[in-house]
Amino acid sequence: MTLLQDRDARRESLLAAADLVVQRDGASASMASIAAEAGITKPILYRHFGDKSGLYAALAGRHTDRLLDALVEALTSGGVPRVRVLRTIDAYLAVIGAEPQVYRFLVQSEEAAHVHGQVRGFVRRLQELLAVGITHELRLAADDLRAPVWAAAIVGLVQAAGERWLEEQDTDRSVLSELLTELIWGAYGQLADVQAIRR
Amino acid sequence: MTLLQDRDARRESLLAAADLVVQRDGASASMASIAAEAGITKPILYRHFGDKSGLYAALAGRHTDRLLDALVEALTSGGVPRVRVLRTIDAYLAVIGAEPQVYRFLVQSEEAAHVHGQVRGFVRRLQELLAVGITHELRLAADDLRAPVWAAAIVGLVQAAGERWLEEQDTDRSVLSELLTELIWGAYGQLADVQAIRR
DNA sequence: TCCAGGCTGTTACCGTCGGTAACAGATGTC
DNA sequence: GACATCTGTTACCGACGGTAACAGCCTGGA
Repeated sequence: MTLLQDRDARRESLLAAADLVVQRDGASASMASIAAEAGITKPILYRHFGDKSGLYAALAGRHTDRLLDALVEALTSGGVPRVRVLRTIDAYLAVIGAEPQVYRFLVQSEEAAHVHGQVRGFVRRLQELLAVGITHELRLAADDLRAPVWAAAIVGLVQAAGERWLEEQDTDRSVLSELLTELIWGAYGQLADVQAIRR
Repeated sequence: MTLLQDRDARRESLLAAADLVVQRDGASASMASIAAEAGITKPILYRHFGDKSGLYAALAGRHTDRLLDALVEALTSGGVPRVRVLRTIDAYLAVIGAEPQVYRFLVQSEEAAHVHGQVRGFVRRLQELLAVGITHELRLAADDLRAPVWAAAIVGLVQAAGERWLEEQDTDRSVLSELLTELIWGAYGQLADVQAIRR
């Protein structure tokens, strides 16, 4: 029992160290430097996480869970649909604005997670969540392809606009949130008119 | 004179070899293997392109130019705006569908190009082109931030939907083009109602 | 004719990285 | 006390990006 506890606690401390190094060194963080930061040596890291993509997947998992929880809460808490969308977008922008390195790491480690299989990346999970929500909200058939397509599209839209905003920093977050909500809302209305796509 | 010609011809043949290897090995293409494919050794590659990001930038440049030309042509040739948008999206999907590896390479080599500075990535250039077009088409003021935000958003939208389509392959290209056009069109109408954002 | 200088090409190397084998010490168990 | 197991280390491997240093070849001028 205590073995497992020790193991988990250790794993957590390793992840914390890895987090620190990744935020400091970005994508060039090496396994050796992470091990050094944690006060141990490489083989221990490899015993815990298998390989680098395993570590990255574990690292991304925590942040992904946190971020997705925040977004789901913003999206499902009370209010008119439009307000919920606005709140969700604003929450997303708030997070990536507060911790850009973490955001970059998450999006960039998509491929590492993809190699690792199992743990799907943050963008994928967000798309799936949204697709389910859209299917539900619009009472679409489960095999209507509009939901996943639309979900992928909207995630890409917000992500690209957010990325641009991170680099340019040329307007207030609230203004951008409003603008994006407005755009999505317009497209949203259009969606009902398009014929169903069945797979 | 012939020296420069030789140099350029050689450069072209090196790029062709690099192209081949990148399409074969993907992101794991090494400088040594590219050199081997070209029938020479590494230092020659480095004399021509400086470093790996230089080679990648040169390699991306050709494809980027080709793809952007195709898109600009689809977008600016005659017809009602909606048709032009449809044609452009369809052209984009056609290209990424025909050469997925090339597309992945372009999007992924964004960072390499970013490090290299100078040569902006394909997504960036597309966003800028589109922003100019939008500003022109809607007669927006040059400092209206809606144009670049909108441009980034739409590029992200189409890109994300396209990427999903590449992986799932669950519908016809023409159907997806229509759906995306419809969505963008709905948002497009909304755009006029939103207040101008000045920087 | 010879020789200096530049170009083209090579080999052989460096440092770093991801990943692993093999060994050393502690700890608990029969 | 012998044995197995877990934790930790050092020391290595192969591959990579990148470079120094050297070898041959062509060209032009005395």
